[in-house]
Amino acid sequence: MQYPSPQDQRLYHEQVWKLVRQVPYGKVTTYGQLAQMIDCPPGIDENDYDMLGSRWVGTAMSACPNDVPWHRVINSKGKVSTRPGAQSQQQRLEKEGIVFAHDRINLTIYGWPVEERTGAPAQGDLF
DNA sequence: GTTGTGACATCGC
DNA sequence: CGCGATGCCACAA
Repeated sequence: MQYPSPQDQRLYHEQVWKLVRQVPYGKVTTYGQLAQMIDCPPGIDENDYDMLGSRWVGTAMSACPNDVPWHRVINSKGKVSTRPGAQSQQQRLEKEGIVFAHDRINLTIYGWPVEERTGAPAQGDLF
């Protein structure tokens, strides 16, 4: 993907939303995953993007349309975001069949995409 | 135009 | 395992 014009700033957000929309029912993804999946915008070092990309994703989610299943996006800790209404978010996820273990989601099972993920975060003694 | 927040991830202690 | 500090962009007032 390339970024032809400055409007990419908006496109970046749209890309995030697109990816979130692609998340299948009963699956969840993390901000870090999304940040890695999306190519870093022009004029930005991948190094920095790797660190801060997740933030932009969060910023993008702050303005996510209603048709975006934002509740399927969680943080690396396997927990719902610190955003207001997180409680409701967990409820929605459980409603979709996702099981919370100790207020945490087992990304090994519900993680998306299903690709191999080296060093699953926050798994530890979960399983 | 400037200032202040923010729905994150990672490392150190 | 929890808390604090760091990195940076986008957006609203």
